[in-house]
Amino acid sequence: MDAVATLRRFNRTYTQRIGVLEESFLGTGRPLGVSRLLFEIGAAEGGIGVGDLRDRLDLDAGYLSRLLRRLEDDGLARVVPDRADGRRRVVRATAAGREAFADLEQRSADLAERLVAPLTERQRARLTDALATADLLVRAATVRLRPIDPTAPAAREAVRRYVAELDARFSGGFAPGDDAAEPGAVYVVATSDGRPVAYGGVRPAGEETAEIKRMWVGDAWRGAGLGSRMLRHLEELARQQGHRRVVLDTHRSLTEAIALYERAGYAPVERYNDNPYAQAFFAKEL
Amino acid sequence: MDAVATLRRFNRTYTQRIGVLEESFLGTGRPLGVSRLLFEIGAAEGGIGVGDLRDRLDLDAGYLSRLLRRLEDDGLARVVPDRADGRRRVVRATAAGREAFADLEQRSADLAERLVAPLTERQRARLTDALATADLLVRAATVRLRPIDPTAPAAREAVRRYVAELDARFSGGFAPGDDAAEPGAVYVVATSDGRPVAYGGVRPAGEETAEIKRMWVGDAWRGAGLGSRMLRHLEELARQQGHRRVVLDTHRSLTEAIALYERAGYAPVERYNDNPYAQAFFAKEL
DNA sequence: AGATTCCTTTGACCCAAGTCAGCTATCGTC
DNA sequence: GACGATAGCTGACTTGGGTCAAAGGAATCT
Repeated sequence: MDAVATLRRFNRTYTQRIGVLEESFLGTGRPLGVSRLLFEIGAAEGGIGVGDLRDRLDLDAGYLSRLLRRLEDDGLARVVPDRADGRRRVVRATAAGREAFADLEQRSADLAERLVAPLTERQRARLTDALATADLLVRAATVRLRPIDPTAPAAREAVRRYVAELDARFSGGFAPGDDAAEPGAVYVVATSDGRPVAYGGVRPAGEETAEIKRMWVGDAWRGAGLGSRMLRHLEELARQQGHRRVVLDTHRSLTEAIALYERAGYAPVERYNDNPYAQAFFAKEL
Repeated sequence: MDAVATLRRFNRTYTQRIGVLEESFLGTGRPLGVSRLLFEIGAAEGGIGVGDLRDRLDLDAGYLSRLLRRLEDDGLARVVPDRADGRRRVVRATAAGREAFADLEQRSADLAERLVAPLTERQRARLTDALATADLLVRAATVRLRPIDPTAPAAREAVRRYVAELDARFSGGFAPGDDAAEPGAVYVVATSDGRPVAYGGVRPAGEETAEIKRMWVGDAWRGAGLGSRMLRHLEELARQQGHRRVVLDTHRSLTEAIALYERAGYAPVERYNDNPYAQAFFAKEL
C-alpha cells in the first residue's frame, strides 16, 4: 500500500478511535482546552511565561489570558509579574494545580494503559516500535523552518551544538568566526518542542552568488530528510534575494553532508575562500 | 521505552502536528462537521439513510438534521423519503455535492502527500510500514465487544464466514446446526467499521457449566489479540451467569485456536458431546 | 523626558457543536 | 381504523473555542 493511502487510513483510525477516547478521558468536567493548558503549566517546574505558553499552544493572546483567569479562579494557578521584566507575567501551578495536573497525567497514562491492555506482550512491543518510528518521521516531516536572529537563544544553541560537533570531529579542533553582524545574512532554524533540531543560513557573496553557512542537523534527527529540506529552503531564500547561484564549503570528513549536497545537485568547484576548515567546495545554479 | 510512554508521546505528536494541519486543510470555509458529513455522503454510492448517518457519525438526531438542511441549502445534497418506508429519509449527493466531496478527497490526499513529501523514499516506506502496523494494532485494541442477537445481520455474516472457513478447512465439509433459539445463550460480536471481525457465544450446559461456541476471528485480524479478548469476555459472561466452569470443543486441525485455549488456561478433557466435527475438548475452572 | 515598542489583559463579538423537548408523518399491529 | 412505536424535523438554548480591537502598564530607545 502506498504511503499516502496508509497515512490517510491511519489518520481515520486514529482520530476516530483515540481522539474520542481521549476527550472522554481527559474531560474531567473541565473543558479540554483548560486541561491542555494545565498539562503545560504542570509540566513546567519553575513556572512558565505567558508568552511561552502562547507559543507552545499556539493560542490567541486574549483567549489564553481568559483561560488563565479561569485557572486562577479555580485556584489551580497563580499568574505573577516576572521579576526580570515587569511587562511579562509568569504562570505557576498552585498545590491544587499540581494535584489536578497529576490527576490528568494519571488519566492520560490510564488511557494509554487501557489501550494497550488488550494486546499481548509481543504486540505491545511491535506497536511501541511502530509508533516510535512514526513519531520520529512525523515530527521530522512537520517541523517548521522559520527565520531567526542568529543571536537569539535557539540560534545560539544550534550553533553551539554545531561547533561542538565539528570540534569533536576535526582532529585539529574547530574555532569558527562569528555570525552576528553580517549584513544581508538570513538564518533559519527548525525547532521541535522549543529545541532547535536543524539550523542553517544564507548570506550574499557577491552580485549573483549566495553562500550557504552553518548547515546543521541534530543527530537524533538525521536520516529524516531534514537536511535536504533545510537546503531547499535556503536555496529558495537565496533565489528570493535575487541570487542565481549558491556556493558552500565543507570539511572533507563530513561525508553525509557531502552526499546530501551531491544528491541536491551541487557540483564540486575550486576553493573560493581561505577557510582553513574547508577542503570541499560546491556550487549549484538556481 | 515502554508502550505506554511511547503511545503517549506519539499521541501528543500526532494531535499537535496532524490534527492542526487537518483542520486547516479540510476546513474549506465549511465547518469541519459539515465536511465530515459530506465525506460520508459522498462515499455512499446509492445514497445513505439518515439513521445510518447518525449511527456512523454518532450525532444527535436534531443536530444531524440541521446539518443536512445546510447541505441542502448549499445544493450539495438532497434528502428524499425512502420509497420502502416513508418515515425514513435517504440522503443523496447532488452533482455539486459529489464535486465538493471529490475536492475534499483531493485535499485530504494532498495533505497526506505534503506530509510525506519531505521524506525520502526509504523513510516513506518505513513510515508506511510503521503506520500500517500501528493501524492494525490500534484497531484491534479498540474494537468493542457487544452482545448481539444471533439472527441480526452482523451475527449472520460472522457465522457465515465462520462456517465457510471451517467448511474449506475440514476435509469432510462442515454443516452446523442452528444457533437461533437456544435459551440462555448469549452471543457477542466485535465490529470494526460496521463489519464483524470476531464472534463468539456462550450457552448454559448444565448447572455449573457453560459452553463456549462459535469462536471466530476474521483472518485479517488474527495475531492482534482479539481471540484472547473474546475468550476472556465470554468467560466473564459465563461467570456473571453463575457458572463455575466453561467447556468448549474444537477440531484437531485448528492449531492456532488450540494454542489460544491452552495459553488461556484450558485443559484437555474427555469428549463431552457427540459433535462429529470436534476431536479436541477443553475445560477451564473460572 | 518623551516617544515608541512590547506584553498582557479586557470587552465585545462570532460561530461551531451539541443537547433537549416537543412536534409531525408514517408504519405495523390489533 | 385506532394506537403505539419509529423516524426525522424544528425551535430554543448552552458551551466551547476563538477572533479582534482597544487599553494600560512596563521597558527601551533617542
